[in-house]
Amino acid sequence: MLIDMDYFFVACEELRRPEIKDKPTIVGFDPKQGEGRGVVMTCNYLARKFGIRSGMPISTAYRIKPDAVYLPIDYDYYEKMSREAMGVAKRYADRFEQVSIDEAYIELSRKSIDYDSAVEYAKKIKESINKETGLPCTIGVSSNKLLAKMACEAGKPDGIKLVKEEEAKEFLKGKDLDDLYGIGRKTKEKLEAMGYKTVGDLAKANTMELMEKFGSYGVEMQKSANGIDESKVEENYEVKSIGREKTFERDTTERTVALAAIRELSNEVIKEVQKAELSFKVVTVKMRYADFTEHLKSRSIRRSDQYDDLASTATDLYSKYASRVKRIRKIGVRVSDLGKEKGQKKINSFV
DNA sequence: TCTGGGGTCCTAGGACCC
DNA sequence: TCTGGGGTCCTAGGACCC
Repeated sequence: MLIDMDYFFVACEELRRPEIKDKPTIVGFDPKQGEGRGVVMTCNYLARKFGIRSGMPISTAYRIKPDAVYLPIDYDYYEKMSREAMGVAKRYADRFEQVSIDEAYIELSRKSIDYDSAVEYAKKIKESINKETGLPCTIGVSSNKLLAKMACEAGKPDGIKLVKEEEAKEFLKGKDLDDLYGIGRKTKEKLEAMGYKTVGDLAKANTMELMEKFGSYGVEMQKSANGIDESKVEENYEVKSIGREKTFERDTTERTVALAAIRELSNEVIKEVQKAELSFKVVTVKMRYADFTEHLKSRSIRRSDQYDDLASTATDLYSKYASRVKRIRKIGVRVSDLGKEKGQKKINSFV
């Protein structure tokens, strides 16, 4: 099953501000009278009636509906609600994998012996989550993760949707290519250029041709289009990288502004690293310029968990590689190659 | 429409080692 | 003097997801 919380951030806000329940509401970045540079994180279904969507520029949303309720993002609160909801789901699961703040896969291969009993479980889980947290969710039920995910999309909002393995091809056939998990804008464009329009077309496509164009990914894609997915519900997830990034209110060429941002971002990253009792080896600085081109610069260093190592490496990467003339829109700092070991404390000193 | 911030996975070339 | 095959690590970038 895939459990997906419905319009999660706004649903959380409705719990503590019941007065917004009957108003179009958007959680996202500050619209600043239409000048804001962020996007919509989530909106409720009343806002969706006006065409507002997650990921849409907040300025566009503001133009469509300036009198909607605009709320700032309160991650700490959503994380707390997420823990409560996921805690309920976990109680029912043989295996449990959280994939984002508002989504989790659960496997019930031992508890549930057939589709009927799986749907009964889904009802219980949905009711328990709603009773214990007050939050709505949708559950997709099927024979693998991919189909559970696709079923869940079809079941939204506030639903339970079963897709049996034998129904998969029929269920997927008419869907748009980018409805398929793993296919985004670019791949859709390439597939369309090859003459494929729907998931059903992809399912029947010439495998060799897909191989030539996309490599092994092409074969995976076609398996997905046929409802085949062998991936497991992974219980023990470890973070691979930790980063922070920030978009300036105005694009800048000022070195001092950029370096101040790098120190601030480094500080936030280090706090996360130390909280998780991790260390890092690789530092990456990301720059997005005003024309939206992006450049990454990374460097491996001696394993560390210290602010000075991060800030000095990030500063150096910026100083060496950032353009002096192009205006910078966004800067990011990320650490990866994470480990549990602490940084070395100069053990090889010659006495 | 004018575009955030958090991530993951994959590919590919070059340096280097044996 | 001109050269193979196996491997690891490092770096850069692209595509995708929520």
